[in-house]
Amino acid sequence: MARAFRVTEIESKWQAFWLENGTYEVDNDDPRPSFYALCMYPYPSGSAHQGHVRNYTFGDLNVRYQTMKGFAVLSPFGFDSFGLPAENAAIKTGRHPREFTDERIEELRASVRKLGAVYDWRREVRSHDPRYIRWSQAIFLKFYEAGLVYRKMAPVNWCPGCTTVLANEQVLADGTCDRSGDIVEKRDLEQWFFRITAYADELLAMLDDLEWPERVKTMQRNWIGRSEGAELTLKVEGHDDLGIEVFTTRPDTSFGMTYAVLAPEHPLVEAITTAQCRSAVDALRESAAGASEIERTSSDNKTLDKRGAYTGANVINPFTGQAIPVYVADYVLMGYGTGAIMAVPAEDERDFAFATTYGLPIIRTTEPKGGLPADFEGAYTGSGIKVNSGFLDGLSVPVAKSKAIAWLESEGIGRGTVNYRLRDWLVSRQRFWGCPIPIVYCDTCGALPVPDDQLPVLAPDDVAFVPSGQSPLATHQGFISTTCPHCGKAARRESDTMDTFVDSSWYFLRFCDPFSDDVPFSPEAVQRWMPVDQYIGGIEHAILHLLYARFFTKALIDVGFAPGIEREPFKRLFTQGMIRMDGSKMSKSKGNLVAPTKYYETVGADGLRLFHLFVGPPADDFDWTDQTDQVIDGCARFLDRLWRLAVADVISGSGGKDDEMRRMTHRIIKKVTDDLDRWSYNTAVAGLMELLNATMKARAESELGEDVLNHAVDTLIQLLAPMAPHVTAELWEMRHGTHVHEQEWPTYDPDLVTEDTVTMVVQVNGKVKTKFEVAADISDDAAIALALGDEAIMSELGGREPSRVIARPPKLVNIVR
RNA sequence: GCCCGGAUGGCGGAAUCGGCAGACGCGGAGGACUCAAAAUCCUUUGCCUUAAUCGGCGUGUGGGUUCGAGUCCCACUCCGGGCACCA
Repeated sequence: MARAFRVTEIESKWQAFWLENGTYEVDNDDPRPSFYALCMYPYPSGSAHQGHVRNYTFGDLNVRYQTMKGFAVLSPFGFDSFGLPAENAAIKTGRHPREFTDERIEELRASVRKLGAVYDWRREVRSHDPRYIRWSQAIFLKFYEAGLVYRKMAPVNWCPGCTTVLANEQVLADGTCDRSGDIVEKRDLEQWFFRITAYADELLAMLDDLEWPERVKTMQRNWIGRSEGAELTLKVEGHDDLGIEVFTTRPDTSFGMTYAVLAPEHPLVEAITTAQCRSAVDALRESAAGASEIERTSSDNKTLDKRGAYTGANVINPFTGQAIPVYVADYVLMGYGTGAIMAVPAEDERDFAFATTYGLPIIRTTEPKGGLPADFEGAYTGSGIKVNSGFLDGLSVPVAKSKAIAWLESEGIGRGTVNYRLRDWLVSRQRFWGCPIPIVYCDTCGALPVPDDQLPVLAPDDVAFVPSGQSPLATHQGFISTTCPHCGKAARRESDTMDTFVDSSWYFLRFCDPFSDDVPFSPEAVQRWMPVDQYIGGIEHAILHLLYARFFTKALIDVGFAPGIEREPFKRLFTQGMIRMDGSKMSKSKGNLVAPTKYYETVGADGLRLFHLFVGPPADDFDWTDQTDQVIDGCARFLDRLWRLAVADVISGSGGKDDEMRRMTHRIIKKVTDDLDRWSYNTAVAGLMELLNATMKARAESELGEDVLNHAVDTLIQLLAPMAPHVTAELWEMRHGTHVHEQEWPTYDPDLVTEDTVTMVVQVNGKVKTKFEVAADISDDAAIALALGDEAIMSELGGREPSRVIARPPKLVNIVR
């Protein structure tokens, strides 16, 4: 389409201007009140795609809007530059991941600039920068010192075909390798963990006060998975020294415990299994170990028999004194609770299914009001009154719970406890392109931290990326060989690197002070800017990134790196919708990208940005269709119309519509301001379109005086400035010789935002019969009198008295016949 | 299975506190300008009925509360997402 102005020329002019003048650079001692606006740390995947465009359009709107409202806005940008794609590319092409990554960073940086998004580029942070690595490692060691980091054996995904460790996302749903198709195995390795579970309670409790989407908070709550219950010990018959610790959320059902189950990996299985049962138990343990996690927790579990085996041992149910059998079954997981359960088939669906298959007894201990229906099948998990439960009989479920716990505690058998689904965070990655874990292993002194003055530990450059399936670090003697910092003897370095989620867990703090080299960030700087006032990103980070970053912030405060800042890093979170095409997410791997580049020449960054703002609620997913280009053209058309109006000669008309236009202008200032504050960008744009349409029409009719016309046009330009920054900067400069983004955000006169006359609807039995133009402050009585005096209404009533009249002036009068 | 979110014209969507459903845009129809086209501008556009009005219907389905329901309550259908043997 032919445009009213030279899009590319104007856009590159202003992009250069903002960059060269440092318009959006902000110093830590800026006297204005602060506002920290942040988009999620992007992986540099090359040129920005539509998802980036959407994200940075929202982010940039916030930056420019809050600046116009008088805040010192911290708007930094950086790159989450470690990660698998660069390493895979290296293996494919033989090039060093750094080269590959640096190129992608250049591309992404160039394309966010082309979008007109503005940042304080002096603060740029890159995960693979030695200055950043140094502090990621220092933080790791500080956490180690504080007991928040530890090492233990844990299984990894091992692909025998590639002879390498796989990330979870490289394992397909059917448990095979996404590259070779081999069945992925579990292998145990010594690996490093962050003790995030130490913060489970706080991570859960502090969610309540965050201004985050409920959906995200719910996902985090479920992920943390707090459950209250009891732990108790079941004595093993014939083994006076052995007890099985079990966890239950339903201690009230204990009288219905008819067997117990150990996870296949449970350490006591060995000790209690009898000779006769050994082969069956071993077979089960083997099949459970061979089965991938995916298989074991497969969605088809309803059709799978509960696989288990009797150990030959029995335990005593402490409530009844009865001996009950102990099974091994793969529906019990070693990783949760104690890895062992008391089974109550009457009140737990899984136990019921297992008991039915293995012919175990079922004793009901809970009856709902009115009893269970005679034909009731299965487990009853609802509320009710205890039966068959000795001293708990007649109590409600919650009361019985606390009484059962009290009894366990008084008998010294157990106690009330809390369990979490959340596990500690495994951070070891058997990869090259990540932050090296700064640990040295000495045969005599053990695992030791790398001394602070030797940080950062950097991966060597002279590595060969061959598809051997091993991280080049693990076999690089120059890297691996070192000396023990304690005894000075030969030692070897840890060759694993950290999960890249570590890098993205503290970058927002480094942004506050990326200049310091003696601390990760100065306390004053993070006190100045934290917490992030507006965080913007994709819903795909709802759980992991956001949880890890919350954990890091709390832990960094507690170890003394970030004293005195708020314990929650992200005050407000906005999660934008996905862009989809033909029902699936628009992505490179799907091959359905519509590159933003092609729009820069035609509608420009402004047109594309306006489209992303206008097309629907920012939080909703958007379907890219055949019609989408026409909608984008429509947005460009709006900018053209504004351009023509703003550069045209001012026609000083009659002024007949001055009052109406002035009110509308003020009303739209209020509407756009309110809409921007509540993230309703689509309606804000619609409001601007309304104002433009009305102004053009009144102008064409020569009904506007010069002042009112100019005020309307200037207001349009100002309100649009955060959304379409280039065209508005150009127009404002032409009209005033100054910079629109340095203007104060327009204010409205409260007296002018309400109309002085309003259309009042008169209904009879809820149906609109007539309308009046009335004064906005009309009284109840006057409104009723007006309605009842109307001829059409009188004939509707046919002379009878209405049975009821509801007056809601000035909008409505409803007459009930 | 459990937990969230959603369903409004041909399409994207609006209706912020229970008060004229369909703002704004796309698409469609008609017209102006033009030798013609593009661009631009104007008019029109929920459905049925009608020459037009009048009238009737209408926010996934079925009930309910209310003078009044897209909005609140109950039950359900479908779609999307998260979690998924977590004891």
